[in-house]
Amino acid sequence: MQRPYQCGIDAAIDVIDGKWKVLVLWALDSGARRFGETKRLLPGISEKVLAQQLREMEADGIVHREVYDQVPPKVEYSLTERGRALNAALAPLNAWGKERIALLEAEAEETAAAAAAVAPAA
Amino acid sequence: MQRPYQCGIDAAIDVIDGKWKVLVLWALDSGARRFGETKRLLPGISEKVLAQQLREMEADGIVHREVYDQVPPKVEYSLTERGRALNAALAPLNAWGKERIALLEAEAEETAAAAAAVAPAA
DNA sequence: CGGCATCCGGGCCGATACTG
DNA sequence: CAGTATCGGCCCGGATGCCG
Repeated sequence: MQRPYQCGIDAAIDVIDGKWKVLVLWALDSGARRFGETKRLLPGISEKVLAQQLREMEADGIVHREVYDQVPPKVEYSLTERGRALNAALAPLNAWGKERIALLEAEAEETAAAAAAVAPAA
Repeated sequence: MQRPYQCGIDAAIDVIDGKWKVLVLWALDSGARRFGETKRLLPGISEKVLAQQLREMEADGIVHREVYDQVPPKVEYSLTERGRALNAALAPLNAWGKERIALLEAEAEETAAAAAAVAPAA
C-alpha cells in the first residue's frame, strides 16, 4: 500500500496494517499500558513485533510513548486523540465482523449436524 | 489472521485483507461490473490477483458472481447485501483516513516550506 | 473476454539470543 | 523491564504464458 492514497480507506488501512495493530489498539483503549502489560494482553506476540508495531503506530500519531527515567525501566503507551478517533471509526466494522462470526458459527453447526446425520455412530 | 477470531474487527479485517479488496468493494459499490471493466477501474492490478480477490470475496459472501453463457464470455460481479453493509461499515474509517491524508499533506507543505527557507535558490 | 498455472521475489512475522 | 540484532520461513502479490 503506497502513498499517495486513492481513497481514505487506504490511508486508514495503512495505519492498521499489521497482524496485531488492531488488537494493540483495543488493548490500549481502556487506558495507558506498560510494555510487558500490553504483551500479556496479546498472547502469542513476540517482543520484537510488539515493539515494531508500537513504533509504527507512534510514527502514525495514534499512540503516545511515555518514558519514565527510573530503575527498573518503565515505559507507558497510550492512545492519542487520533488513536481514540480511529478506534471509534472501527466500531461499525467490529459490529459487522461480529455478525459475520455469528453467521460462520451457524454454518458450522449446520455442517456438524449434517455430518452427524450421515455418520451418526461412526 | 486465523479463526476463531479474538474480536469482530479481526473477522472484518480478514475479509478485506488483501491489497485490493477495499478498492474492489468501492468499484462495485456503484453497481454490477464486468471483469475487464473492474480491472480498468483498478490501475495496476493483474488479472490473476483480481480474479483471486473476487473469488475470495465471493467465498466470503460479499460479492455475487453472475455468469452469462454466451460468446464472448460475460461475467458480472456485484455486491451482496452483506457486501453493501460492509461498505457502509467502512464509511467512518474512510472519513478518518481522509482526515489523515489532509494532515499528511499539511505536514508535507510545512516540510517543503522549511526546505525552501534553507535553500531558496538551490 | 475471462480465467487459470507456474515461477519468483520481497516483506512480514516469528523464534532465539543478547543488552542496558 | 524494555527493548535490539539476526536469521529463517511463509505467504502475498506481480509477471508471464496458455486455455475455453
